[in-house]
Amino acid sequence: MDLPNFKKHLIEKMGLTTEAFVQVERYVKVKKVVKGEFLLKQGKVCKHSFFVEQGLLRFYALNEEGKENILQFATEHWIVSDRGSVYFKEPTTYCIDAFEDTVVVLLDESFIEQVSKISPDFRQRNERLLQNHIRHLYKRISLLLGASAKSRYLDFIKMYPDVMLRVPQWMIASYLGITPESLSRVRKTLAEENFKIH
Amino acid sequence: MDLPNFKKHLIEKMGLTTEAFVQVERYVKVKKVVKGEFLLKQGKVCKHSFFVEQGLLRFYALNEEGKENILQFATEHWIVSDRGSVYFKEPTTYCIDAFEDTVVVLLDESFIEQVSKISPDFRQRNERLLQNHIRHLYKRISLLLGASAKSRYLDFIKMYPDVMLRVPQWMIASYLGITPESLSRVRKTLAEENFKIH
DNA sequence: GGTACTTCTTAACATACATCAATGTACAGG
DNA sequence: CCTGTACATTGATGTATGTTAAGAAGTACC
Repeated sequence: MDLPNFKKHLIEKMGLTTEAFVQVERYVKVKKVVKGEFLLKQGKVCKHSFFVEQGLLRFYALNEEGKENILQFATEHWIVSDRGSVYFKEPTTYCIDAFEDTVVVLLDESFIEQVSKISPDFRQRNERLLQNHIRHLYKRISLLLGASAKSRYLDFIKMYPDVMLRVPQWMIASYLGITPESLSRVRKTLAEENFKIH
Repeated sequence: MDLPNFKKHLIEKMGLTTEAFVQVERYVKVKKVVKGEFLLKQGKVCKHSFFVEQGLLRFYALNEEGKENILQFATEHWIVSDRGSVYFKEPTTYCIDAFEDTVVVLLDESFIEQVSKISPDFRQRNERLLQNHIRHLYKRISLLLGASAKSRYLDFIKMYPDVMLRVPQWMIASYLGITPESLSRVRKTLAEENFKIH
């Protein structure tokens, strides 16, 4: 099983040498999931972080009425997980499933530990990734607190143009916290505005 | 300057020995801010994380119309920062100011590094804190995506009863992403419901 | 090629929440 | 004591978004 994206991530982004990567590659497990298959269901304890080698996952919560709220899409190079569940061994309240046939690399709880032994500054780089992740989450919260559906949508397509092309509109609506019908209206007004400008 | 809360945090939560704490205490700087004073303004690069020894800070974004959206309150034992700005040396888009006269411990970028040298498993514990923080942020996002103002308010007073008693209602409204008027009405309906039950 | 299924759009109507404006209440400073 | 200021409440009205329902367009399968 070839893992070009995982390799690229560890070498270019996390500073591993090629030799270090070979060691890591021997250590990790790979899993294939087909479209619709679950990697995590609410109530289970999350055992891994999932690095997306190829494909597209979604990470979502179910509210009281069973409606899905998409917290995160994950395409190639993304890592997704309920880290709290992994670290604290608590049942998760989230679900992760595949929206495309997907290949994931399974990173267990001791992954960071293990790689740090091989590549000393891995831990620090990982910490940076976490900080960056937190920053993104704050940005998302501030948009949810203070921006209209329209500007949240514009932000989304700017941030995740690839995702926009790969998932249906109703999933984007779920990510934005609105209904598919509302998103359809938002898109209509945007189209009309552009028409007027040109 | 005595720092009982900082001491408690590092020893009980982060596993430092008393001797290790003494070393750390020598290393950090302490700052006092009066009510209304800023620790961070948008456009500046954030240089520190702020541990709240005593007092109450708020961390907020300003949207296009200049409306404040409170991302986080920080009371005793909390750490608040635009970590992204610290790590990537980018100007922040957030503000932090004091809502009470506050004593903060300034933690600079190398703080984790330094303490890790003194106390070996500090890094790992810190990572756990970050994971936990991320989990809280996801929970907040899922509430903003899928829960009504009323249930977000109920969640807030359950999670942060201390904050509720120390800040005005309009700030809680800002944290919840609604107007003060709406929060007032939410409270009214809650009061009426309780009246009916008993 | 027809049938079923999913997605997107549109329209009519409903509702949660925002906005604007007025009033009430507490409290601080002169 | 009066007065100003900050905060909370309330009411009337507006608006963004939700709900329900129908139809259109695309695609998958028999």
